Amino acid sequence: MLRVSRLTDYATVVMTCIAAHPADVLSTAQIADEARLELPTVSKLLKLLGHAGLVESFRGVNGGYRLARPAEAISLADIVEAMEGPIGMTECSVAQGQCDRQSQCGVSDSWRSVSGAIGGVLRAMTLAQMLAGRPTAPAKDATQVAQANA
Amino acid sequence: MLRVSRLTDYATVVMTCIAAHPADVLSTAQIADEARLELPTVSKLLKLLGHAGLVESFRGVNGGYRLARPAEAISLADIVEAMEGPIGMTECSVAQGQCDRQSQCGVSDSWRSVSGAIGGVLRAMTLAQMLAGRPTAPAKDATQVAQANA
DNA sequence: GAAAACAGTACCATTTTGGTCCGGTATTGA
DNA sequence: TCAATACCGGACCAAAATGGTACTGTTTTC
Repeated sequence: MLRVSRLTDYATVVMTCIAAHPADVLSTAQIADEARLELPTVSKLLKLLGHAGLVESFRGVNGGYRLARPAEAISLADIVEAMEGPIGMTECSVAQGQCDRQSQCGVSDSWRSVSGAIGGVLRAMTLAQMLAGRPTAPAKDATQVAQANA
Repeated sequence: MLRVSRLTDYATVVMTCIAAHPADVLSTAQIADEARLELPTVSKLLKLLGHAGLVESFRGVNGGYRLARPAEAISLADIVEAMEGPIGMTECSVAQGQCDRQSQCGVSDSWRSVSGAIGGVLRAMTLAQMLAGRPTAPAKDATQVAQANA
């Protein structure tokens, strides 16, 4: 199955938990409890999300995490890229020159195009929409357009 | 990186090779040679593609493989699903009831929506378009729509 | 009936993934 | 000042997935 890693899935859960308390700084323990995930796992996730600049961290007593910017300004693509690196469906969609068949390969352009379209789908879904928890219009529109063109 | 497996990538190369000779039945050896892939690997790919009904196989001397239907009627989604199973970005996008947090999980609907949109992107790209080897309009349109809505 | 070519299955090495733990450092507040 | 809280940065390990290969069987042609 074409899918994101389980940690990426967890990361979206964690991010929505944090987004649900916009005013507070939540400790790893609080987040783990709310997301119903193991504490060390959540700790690892938050570390990566922090490096990507999606959450702010505060050390010391009463420390914890908070969104680095409003939930409307964080997309699913941001979260996926924080966890898995650049979005690209094949090796050669991301790193050029890896594949010695590049010159005569007819499919790399197609894959690059598809990767771009999928990136667009992920950018269209914001954390705020995920928090609202209902199927969102933008992604549905993209589906319909793609299907209409198929 | 969010990506398909290398075998799926190879499968698209193999399929375009076969599609490039619509009138012929090609042996595994011929296809491996043209795709510049190892023969046992190509053999494995063709077996899976055959099970999915994307290629027809012929046994015996002068046997080999041929597209089961025109290249216009085979989508990238068909190939990806043949190699990796149903398209879904998370476990719970495909198999219900796996996750005991389903009831209070706010993100599963969003992931399902995104998975649907990505399926649409993959369905919009046909083997004929990949064979033509140029960036295709439909996928680009989907990107633009998604970005416009973001 | 011999050779060509696909079919099915099993196997193994490598990499990735998921998950855990530990020592270090910054902050707070008594 | 100092102890408690909590994040930081690694390292580490077991389990699963992936990629690749080999072998034996069956079908078809000549």
